Amino acid sequence: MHPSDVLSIGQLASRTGLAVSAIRYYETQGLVRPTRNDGGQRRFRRSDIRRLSFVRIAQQFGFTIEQIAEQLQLLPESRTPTKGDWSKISLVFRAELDARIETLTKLRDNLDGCIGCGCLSLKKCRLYNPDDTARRKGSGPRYLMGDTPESNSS
Amino acid sequence: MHPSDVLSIGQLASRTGLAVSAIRYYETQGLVRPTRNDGGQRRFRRSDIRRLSFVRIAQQFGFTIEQIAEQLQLLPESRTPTKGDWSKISLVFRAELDARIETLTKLRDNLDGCIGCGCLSLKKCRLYNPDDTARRKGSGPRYLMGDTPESNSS
DNA sequence: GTAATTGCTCAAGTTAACTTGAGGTCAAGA
DNA sequence: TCTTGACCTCAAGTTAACTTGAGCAATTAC
Repeated sequence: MHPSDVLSIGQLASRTGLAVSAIRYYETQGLVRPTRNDGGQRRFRRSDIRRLSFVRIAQQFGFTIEQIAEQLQLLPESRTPTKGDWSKISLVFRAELDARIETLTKLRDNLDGCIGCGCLSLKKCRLYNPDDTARRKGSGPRYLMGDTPESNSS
Repeated sequence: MHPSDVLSIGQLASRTGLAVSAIRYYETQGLVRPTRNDGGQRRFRRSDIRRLSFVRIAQQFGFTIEQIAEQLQLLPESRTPTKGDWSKISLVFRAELDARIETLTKLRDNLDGCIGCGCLSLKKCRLYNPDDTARRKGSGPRYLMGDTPESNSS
């Protein structure tokens, strides 16, 4: 076989389940930094499979490419990441995740108090924009549950 | 004051915290169906405040406009929704939510087994695309954790 | 009654995360 | 060697969920 310590973009694609075009895009975003061979074609390291798998998982959780890129900064560029490197980064990741799940759960429980219970007393609702679920920045409104204390509708 | 059983788009905007342009957009998506006055301006019902508040909350949870629209179909168009109407719809909503939280939690725990534990044995990982977190349809790859059984890297 | 505010429509712009296409190059096998 | 198939670049298209702007009409406030 070929020097199996490097992968072509097509091989990496089939190993990760990503589209070739997606991997090229990720390169522009700094998620991977392949080298080039003499013909100018990309050559990836085996450890890039893991890198991109991490990207896939993080996306499942609603992280943006930018956030994922930040996390990946924690991995060493020069050498192949070790167990310890991955453990460190996944701790950060896991903490974020826990926070996210907790927020989601809290929101759900609050919702029960607002609409779920049937009382519909929106005035009691204190669900103010937690702003940490997967929302775009720069868009979307500021508060939740429009009823303000002064208004007494039904 | 004015006939306070109807609201202009601006009033609705300040009551919900949404931008006027967002409300107009929601109308095009069928989330609200205001009437028009003689001058052609939109007139909303008070109950639309609640409708849009629901939209806001559902978005926080990562539901798409389309999914939210489906939920809102369950509300009666002709009359003002009652407690019972809202309770019914929020039950559906809540079930979806619970499922979502559960998936998220499972994913997290699985992740611990894959990367979090430090063993990095991706071959053992069975995190296959659950596809029910907030992903776009029509994009994104098919599987997770590229390592297939036949490959024995690291 | 008139100015300032609010509203209206419609087209085009925005962001994220990619995909698609055009036009051309590289590599591997028969 | 020659022919596929895999790659390359760069520009433009795509989707969701809105926003912005232009140009104009209706309301409201004084």
